[in-house]
Amino acid sequence: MTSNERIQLVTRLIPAGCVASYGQIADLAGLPNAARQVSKALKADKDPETLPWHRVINAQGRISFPKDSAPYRLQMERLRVEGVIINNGKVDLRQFRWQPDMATLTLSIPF
DNA sequence: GCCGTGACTACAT
DNA sequence: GATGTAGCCACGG
Repeated sequence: MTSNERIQLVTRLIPAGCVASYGQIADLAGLPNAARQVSKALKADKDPETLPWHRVINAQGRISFPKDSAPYRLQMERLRVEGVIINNGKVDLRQFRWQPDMATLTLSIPF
């Protein structure tokens, strides 16, 4: 199991209506301080259709695509549909940040 | 094995 | 807030 696969696995665990930061995903995948690798892993995923990449945003609660770009709008739309409120282009992390329990992680992630 | 890259982050202006 | 800067690290060439 490669690092990329673990990142993708963790990402697929994020429930609808929640978001997680790149750094958070990296941590959960056992790769502290590898936030930048997360972006690459998501982009490299073999089956983007089943990957909730839109639930991954940066530590400021903002979408990391250029404002008004196609992927930016798509991500924002998907989050909105799932009930995630976006004010002035940013998500209230205190309200929507994913807080995985230990059971979920230990049962789902092969280390 | 070295080097450039990036959908990042934390901290300082 | 809006920049700038310096770490960060797995991956591909």
